[in-house]
Amino acid sequence: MSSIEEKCKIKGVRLTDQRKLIAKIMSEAKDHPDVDELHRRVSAIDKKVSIATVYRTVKLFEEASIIDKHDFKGGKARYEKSPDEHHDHLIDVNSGEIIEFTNEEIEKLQKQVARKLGYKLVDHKLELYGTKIKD
Amino acid sequence: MSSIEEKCKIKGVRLTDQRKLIAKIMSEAKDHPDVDELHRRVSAIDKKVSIATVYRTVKLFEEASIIDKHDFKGGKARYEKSPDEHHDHLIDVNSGEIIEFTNEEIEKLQKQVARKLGYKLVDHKLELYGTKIKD
DNA sequence: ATAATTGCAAATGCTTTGCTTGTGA
DNA sequence: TCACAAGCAAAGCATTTGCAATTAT
Repeated sequence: MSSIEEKCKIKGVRLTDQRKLIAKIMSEAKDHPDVDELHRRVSAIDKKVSIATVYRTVKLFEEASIIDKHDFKGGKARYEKSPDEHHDHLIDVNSGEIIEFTNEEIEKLQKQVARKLGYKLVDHKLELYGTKIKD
Repeated sequence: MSSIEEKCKIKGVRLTDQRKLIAKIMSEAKDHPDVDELHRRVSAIDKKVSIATVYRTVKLFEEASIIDKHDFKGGKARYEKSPDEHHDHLIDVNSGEIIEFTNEEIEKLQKQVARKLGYKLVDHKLELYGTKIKD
């Protein structure tokens, strides 16, 4: 059983064949697929799953905090399974490749900035866009 | 003449009545209007300006680095005139209000993170989402 | 003069939804 | 059993675009 499927059980999300399949594929994904790509991977195993179901399922998983949605530049939403520890993203503007990173210092400073402005931080988005340095 | 209109002159952007009007409204805006809101403000002065022209113009201004586009949560793009000094945004998740802030420390750390990963930072996005702390 | 710009409406691309049929607990 | 989910096609929403008419330089 995939890790996402387990989370569904815990959260009382009803499991259908389609959802199990999407859960499995998202659990195993090492990248950040958009809905089209996800549907492509799903279809490779079960052609009958409609893209509407993929849309409904990623939304469901996202609302249950089982997967995370990202709106990187490019128009289409991309997803990844919710990580155990938070991380941010650096996007290679040439290749589209996404590198994950964490930086405690920045996290801390964000909270400080928010507090100083009179706010409690409930969410944040940090995306770095860069070009590879040739060595 | 509005500050955006001046930049257009400098960059050789052809100035039409519509563009002058949009330039003026964006120059004076103290918030981050979306295209609909911008069109509403433009229409209050000249009803004949179409929303297609507003779309074309914000795109043109953005590509000329005269205004900045933001994709905050909510689906529609929002714009502000390019500031002299860079800043980031904190969005009040309850009211939608946007507070601008700068933090040199965070900026520096971002560059460091990118470099450490083998990248040159060409752009970045930092958005904080928070709730007001009652005092 | 003439290449660029506008307005309009139609087209686009991603995402959501109504409805009927199918199905998990 | 039966409330919920899936499939399909149609609808929605923000944004873009083709084309004929208009305009800035």
